[in-house]
Amino acid sequence: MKAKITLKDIARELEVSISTVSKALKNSEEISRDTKDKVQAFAKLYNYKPNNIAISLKNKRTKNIGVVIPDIVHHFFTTVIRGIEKYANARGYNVIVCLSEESFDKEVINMEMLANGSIDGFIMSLSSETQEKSDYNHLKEVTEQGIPVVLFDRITNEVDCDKVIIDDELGAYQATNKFIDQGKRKIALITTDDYLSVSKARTKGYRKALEESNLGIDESMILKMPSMEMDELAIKTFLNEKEPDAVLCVNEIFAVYSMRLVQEKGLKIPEDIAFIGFTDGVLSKYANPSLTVVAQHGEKMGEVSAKMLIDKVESEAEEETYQTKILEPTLVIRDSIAH
Amino acid sequence: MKAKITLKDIARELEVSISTVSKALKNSEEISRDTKDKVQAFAKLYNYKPNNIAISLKNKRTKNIGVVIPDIVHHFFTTVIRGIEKYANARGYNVIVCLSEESFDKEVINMEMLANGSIDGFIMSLSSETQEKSDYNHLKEVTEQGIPVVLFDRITNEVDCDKVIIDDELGAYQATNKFIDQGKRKIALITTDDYLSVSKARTKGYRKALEESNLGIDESMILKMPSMEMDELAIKTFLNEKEPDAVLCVNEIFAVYSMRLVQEKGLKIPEDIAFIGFTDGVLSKYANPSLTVVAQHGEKMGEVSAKMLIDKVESEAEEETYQTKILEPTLVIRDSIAH
DNA sequence: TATTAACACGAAACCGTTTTCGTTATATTT
DNA sequence: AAATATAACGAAAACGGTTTCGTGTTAATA
Repeated sequence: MKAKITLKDIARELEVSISTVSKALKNSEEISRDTKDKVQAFAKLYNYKPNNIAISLKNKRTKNIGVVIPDIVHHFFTTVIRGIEKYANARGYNVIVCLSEESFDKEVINMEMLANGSIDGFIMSLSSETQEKSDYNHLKEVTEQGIPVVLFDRITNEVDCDKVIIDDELGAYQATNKFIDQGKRKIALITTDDYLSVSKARTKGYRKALEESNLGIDESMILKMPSMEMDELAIKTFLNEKEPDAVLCVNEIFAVYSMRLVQEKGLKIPEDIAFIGFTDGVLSKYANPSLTVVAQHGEKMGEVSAKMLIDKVESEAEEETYQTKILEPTLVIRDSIAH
Repeated sequence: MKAKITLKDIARELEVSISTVSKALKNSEEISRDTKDKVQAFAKLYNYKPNNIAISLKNKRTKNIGVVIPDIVHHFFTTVIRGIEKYANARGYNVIVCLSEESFDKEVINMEMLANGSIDGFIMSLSSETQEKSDYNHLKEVTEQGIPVVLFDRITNEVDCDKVIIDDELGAYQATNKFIDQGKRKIALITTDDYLSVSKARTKGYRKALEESNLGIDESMILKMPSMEMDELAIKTFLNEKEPDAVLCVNEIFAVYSMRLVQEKGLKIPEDIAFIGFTDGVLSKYANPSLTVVAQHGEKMGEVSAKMLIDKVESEAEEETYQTKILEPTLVIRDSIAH
């Protein structure tokens, strides 16, 4: 086992000072060609690599970014991470992932852990519990310490920081209009409680489209689930009672499960009943029939978030200006609607 | 913006030395009750938290573990990460995730970046390119430096380190036997090239079951895809030509896609043709019909890997003994086979 | 020849902790 | 009263780098 070599080791071996070694390795003008050659050759031979921790301590920059998300076993978040990771890596940053598991306490603990020097900034999406409680003190504390934060997807207006979202309202609006254009009359919405910022926006878009049409809104055609968890019975009862001819779902699981239910009843998709979901994951692509979805472009979102964060981290200026980037959703047409 | 407070700040304010502050905060016996109270109160008031980086430098322990995996937009890896994250977090560790994207070079670069002090150990699953090249020098270098490594799922025997796998051979063997017991005669296998350790093991289990039966092996019933990527045409041609009455697939996407193909041809699942896949993801659960799979227990795998790694990191002893944990797969019975 | 500039390098501070090893009072023992 | 023990604290080294500011030597200039 050969341990890592340090500047001190090189200095001792070559009988020069540590500062000389450091400068020589940085090709400083101060050091003679001879000495530089000697030091660099030695360093290469013994595969010297500076210790990241020591550099972090000195520079007060870790080149790490903290990502705090509710869940990782979820296609959307997973694509966002990929986007963050790719972009961050290209700029020399590493990504520390922490899961809040939809818990407020875990979110707080994770942030506190990372905020003590481990990272240069946060990229996060709020846990449902946090959105439910509307308690954002942990975020405020962090920003007050001067640590940049970028919020994505599940955001709040109560914290001053950069934000990245997709236009969920527009996505739902377009999807609903698609149904209307295709002559659907009984358009249902399966969503979750409004405290989730995304569900709220999507419901708004759905309402807007219906209001603008001559159909109007039938409140009973909206099923609000208490959480993101599947409640199979609730969906079954709802579909049986309401008999919609089109269903917009705020995620793909609700949609795919619903599709199976109506197929078992002998209904034809999309003739008798059409479906559109949110999140363009594997499920939508390989469902039978394949599911039309409002794509959220998670990877793009991750990239944009990472860029915003790193730009802020590396900008010397202490601007107090924050921006909110709104990405356009796109409708990915598949076999669950007519086309 | 109130910046973080340091020991030095407290010392200056209270007119004591830094050492006294440090000891007081650790409730050292050396320090008088009075001083301790004063220091602790002050620290609490200003919300003092020690700087992780400084502690890491001092202790030569970062409390970070590096996870290097080929892909994150993949249900199995995602569950493994969750398992790692949960366990590691409970023991006070953070998880740095790096994606190799199946590329040898990225795997090497990521490891080198992290190996310079950023992490206490690695948990990783090899990229397909690495397994194809059989070049493990980057792993050997890291272990030689005394950094513990745990390999999971996609492993190699050429590196001395701890390993965690599921018994892929057994899983495939049991699945194939299930088909045989149910009277299936033309049992196909859709897999990938053998350089992927898992595919190799699964193929072995499939062969073993067939050899032990009176069916024997028909090499033409094995479709080897060059990579994990879907080749829709290859699968279509294969199924049309071979007309199997049972298909074992090394992942769920191959299986779900195949199911759709045969359904379009009017075949009944599972009566005419039955399917079993690997990886118990959302796709399997919500497919129509739902897919019977060999569950890989990714989360458990993550937990076990994290435990092995952290135990090694925290053990003072420099044992050179490595173990390989083999987890049992389980067959999750769903509607794609008779039951 | 005295002065100055350029060169090549080292000492030391610093980042924020921890920890060992003094050191100074005061209290206790003989 | 002298010796010793104890309590309470501080100085300084260490972790592994970077960087500022000397400093000594030689070469160029006046």
